[in-house]
Amino acid sequence: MKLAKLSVMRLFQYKEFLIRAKSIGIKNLFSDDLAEAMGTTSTQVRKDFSLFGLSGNKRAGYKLDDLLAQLNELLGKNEKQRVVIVGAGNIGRALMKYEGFYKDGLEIVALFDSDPNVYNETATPPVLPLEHLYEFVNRNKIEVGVIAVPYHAAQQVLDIMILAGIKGVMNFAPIALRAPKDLYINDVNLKLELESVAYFVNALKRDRTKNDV
Amino acid sequence: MKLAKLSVMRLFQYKEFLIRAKSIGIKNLFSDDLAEAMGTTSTQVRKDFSLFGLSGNKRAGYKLDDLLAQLNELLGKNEKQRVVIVGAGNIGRALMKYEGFYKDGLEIVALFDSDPNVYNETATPPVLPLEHLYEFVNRNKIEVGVIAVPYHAAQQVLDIMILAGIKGVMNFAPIALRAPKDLYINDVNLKLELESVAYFVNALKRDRTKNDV
DNA sequence: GATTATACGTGAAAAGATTCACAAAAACTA
DNA sequence: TAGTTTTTGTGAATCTTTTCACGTATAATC
Ligand SMILES: NC(=O)c1ccc[n+]([C@@H]2O[C@H](COP(=O)([O-])OP(=O)(O)OC[C@H]3O[C@@H](n4cnc5c(N)ncnc54)[C@H](O)[C@@H]3O)[C@@H](O)[C@H]2O)c1
Ligand SMILES: NC(=O)c1ccc[n+]([C@@H]2O[C@H](COP(=O)([O-])OP(=O)(O)OC[C@H]3O[C@@H](n4cnc5c(N)ncnc54)[C@H](O)[C@@H]3O)[C@@H](O)[C@H]2O)c1
Repeated sequence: MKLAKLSVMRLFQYKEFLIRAKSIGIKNLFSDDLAEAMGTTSTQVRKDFSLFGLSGNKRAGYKLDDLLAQLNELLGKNEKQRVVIVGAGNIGRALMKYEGFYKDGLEIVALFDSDPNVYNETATPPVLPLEHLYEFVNRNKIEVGVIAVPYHAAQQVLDIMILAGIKGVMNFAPIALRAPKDLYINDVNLKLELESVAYFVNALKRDRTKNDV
Repeated sequence: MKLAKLSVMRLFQYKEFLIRAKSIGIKNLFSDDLAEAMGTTSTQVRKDFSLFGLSGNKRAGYKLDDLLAQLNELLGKNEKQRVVIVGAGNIGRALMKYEGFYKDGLEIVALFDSDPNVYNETATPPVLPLEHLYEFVNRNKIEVGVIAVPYHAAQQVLDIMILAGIKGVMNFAPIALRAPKDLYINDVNLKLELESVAYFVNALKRDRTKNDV
């Protein structure tokens, strides 16, 4: 199966928009409406749907409930996905406290850290010693993990995760992790994202100045 | 000038790696070394360099100091880039507390929020009332902003930012913002990133099961 | 100094993603 | 019911990014 990463990402966004639209009573919509809301084009929307076999009704567009049902089917979000976070620092805690995950099937079940000062075994989710990571993941058959530790600790954390049975990782540490290729790694480098904004602001400014001359 | 977003992002990463390499005493390296460290290929590295006119020495690779100097020139990181964050919640505070920005020229100069409970005008950086956003940005000629407010507040915050002179935004709110096209927007949707990990884990599992049969 | 081995630099090819262009289905109109 | 309008669905074309393939410069070796 082709992965079509970008299309999948957009499908999740369409779904999110549909849920909002549904909550304000909308029953039917067109690819144009989706495109408008998402900042893309109606062609893109239909192409994404086409790639995954999602269909609507010519001339009448899409019935919101049908489309949402098809998306839920495809994105498999009727089951909960349990997630562990390693690193209960700034990022780890920000994710932990975020309310928006649960309703979309993502449940942070535990955090792990190497610093005893942050342990909190009775909280929900609990913050546990790193030493428990392997056993916890293995016993609870967790498949998705988040790495939110400093870069020099990231590879060792990943190695434990892999041994324990993790199959996909969101990695915040700014380092290229080594892993077998059946592990899915999604690197999220926030400094890079911010730096690139700064870069393009300057690049565009240079451009503009040049054109003015 | 062509933007080549992905290449630019990688250039920042090369630079980060070079800084680390320098700190452990490395003086020369090959495109292979960079590729290895970054999880890419040497061809990709050289192509990126080629696109931006960075060059090394045939047979002898790159002199670290030279390459770093060329990168610094190109990425313009000899000047500080001042940044404001709107929304002093989970994400806003996580960014604020991150130590890694400063040394790469990113300085969080202030946060803004609409909730009086989080104001702290004497901290560094200060957390100020949203009402001060326009004046602060305008007076200090800030060009880069971060949106870390709930999605329903994001557009209104952006509108103020634009009026005040912001030219580039990193946006954490899960919504497509409307903006003139000379504004550079970098959407970072953390839920989406995590959801997609969960999706690909399941998709790959389905694949594997299918192939086993 | 001539030869050889190695790693760069870059056009050309391939792969991947987006946009175009239009046939066809469905709904509306009269 | 026939004709018209609107919007979908999708191959083909285009644009972007990555990978290939190889000529070339240069350090090392003899
Ligand atoms: N906070 C940000 O805005 C930001 C921005 C860019 C990148 N990052 C990256 O994200 C990652 C996390 O950043 P942060 O700001 O949350 O860091 P942090 O220092 O606040 O938290 C890191 C946590 O990891 C724990 N830890 C350290 N070694 C560990 C180990 N071996 N096993 C388990 N836990 C361990 C620490 O005790 C700490 O609680 C870092 O790699 C950082 O470079 C963060
Ligand atoms: N925390 C996460 O892990 C996470 C994950 C995915 C997406 N996000 C998104 O990132 C954004 C921020 O998330 P968060 O968890 O930090 O939220 P949060 O609720 O912790 O913080 C939001 C802050 O924005 C402030 N605020 C609200 N309206 C405002 C306004 N009009 N002007 C200025 N400030 C205002 C609130 O007072 C609060 O301090 C949200 O859009 C959220 O959907 C966060």
